[in-house]
Amino acid sequence: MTNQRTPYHHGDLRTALLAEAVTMIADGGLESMTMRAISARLGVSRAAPYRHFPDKSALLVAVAAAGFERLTARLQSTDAGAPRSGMGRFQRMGEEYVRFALENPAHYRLMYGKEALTREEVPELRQAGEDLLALLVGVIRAHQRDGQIKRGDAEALAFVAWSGVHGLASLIIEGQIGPANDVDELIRQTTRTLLDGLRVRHRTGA
Amino acid sequence: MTNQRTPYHHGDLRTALLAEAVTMIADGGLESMTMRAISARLGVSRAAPYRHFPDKSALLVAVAAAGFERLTARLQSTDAGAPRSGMGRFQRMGEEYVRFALENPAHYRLMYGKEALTREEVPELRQAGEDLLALLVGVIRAHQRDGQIKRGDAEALAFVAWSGVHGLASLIIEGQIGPANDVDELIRQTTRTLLDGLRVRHRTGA
DNA sequence: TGTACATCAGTGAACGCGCGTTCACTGATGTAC
DNA sequence: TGTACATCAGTGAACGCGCGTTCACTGATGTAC
Repeated sequence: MTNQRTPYHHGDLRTALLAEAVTMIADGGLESMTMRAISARLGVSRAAPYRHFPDKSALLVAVAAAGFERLTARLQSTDAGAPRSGMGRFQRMGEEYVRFALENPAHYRLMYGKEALTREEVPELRQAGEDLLALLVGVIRAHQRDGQIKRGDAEALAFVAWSGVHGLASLIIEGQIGPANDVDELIRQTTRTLLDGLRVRHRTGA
Repeated sequence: MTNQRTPYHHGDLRTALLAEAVTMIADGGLESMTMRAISARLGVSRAAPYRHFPDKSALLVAVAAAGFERLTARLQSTDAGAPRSGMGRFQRMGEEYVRFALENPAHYRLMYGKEALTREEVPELRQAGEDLLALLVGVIRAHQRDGQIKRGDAEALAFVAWSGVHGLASLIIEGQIGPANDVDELIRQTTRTLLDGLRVRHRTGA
């Protein structure tokens, strides 16, 4: 927000790098985000980014983690605005999840694609993913309490739900679901099917 | 199978390229599959592959399409071996789908990742995807007939099922589901939840 | 309040690398007669 | 069956490119006294 001319010191290059990376990935895909290009776009020398991130991978990891945080925050606020009871919570969150992915396809792809990221353990990224999972688990638990979802390991049930929305999002993003289909209806149908499936009580035996 | 020394002409370089590409991608990931490396591994000059594929992308597209064909064939034979009636068909196929992905993670990733592939319409690849979808639709229809799945647009229901198994497969492949979880149980739970959800009949209204 | 100095965020030029792809060519193959 | 020749699958050397990253450096900032 400091609108100075930034004569030598940029001011907040780290933040600018994160924001610009998101923009570039959204506009031109992951492969368009090169260290040379992002430096040029920010009017800074090629070496400057290395003051803030040890290498390109570290920058991408930070971008991916920020994506998870944005998504989690969005789901949280969606959920906060919904009525506490009733069947809406689960579907609302599921639908919002898919919408986020569809609005930010390249960013979403980066979040889940290990390809471009370091293989090493990256605590920042792992934490961001766990926070998202925790949010899903929380909603599952709430629905278990109000009787809409069957009892059982809430984390496992959360994985099932997550699989459904993530799968739909990525099939659409990757173009497997043709434009002839009514995407909104597909989203509704998927979240509803998941909830219905999670409702059914089975005898415990095989 | 012709075990000649292949003095000048390779014999079947096209087939060898496809097979070697699959091996390399499985062993070292997509980025390890370079035109230089695959030529070297096949003991052929760098220019030789260009007799069979116009560029690298075309080779990758062919590999991806072959992946869809393998997957479809596997699901088909799984289904052929299953009892015609009973609840097993849907789950068997779903579980087999996820297992294929887990056994061939890098290949699976390539099949769904548009990143490395040409943006243009690639009929070969589109067809392979459609064949897979058609197979899923067929099973959905069969289950609609035997009353296990509710009536309605079978293709839309197939997308829902596909989303579930694809989502689970990619969450596991990309490491979002920690190794602490019982993957086999998660697979069973996911396919069962999907079937349960697809069984429930709703009143047609909103 | 002024000054010395450590610290830190920048510069700009260059390094080296691995990549996909092309070029003029040559050896092998198969077919027409 | 033998030969001429078109066709096609290879060779090997090189081109050019864009990339991530490093280096010795310089300008700006903030703090101790």
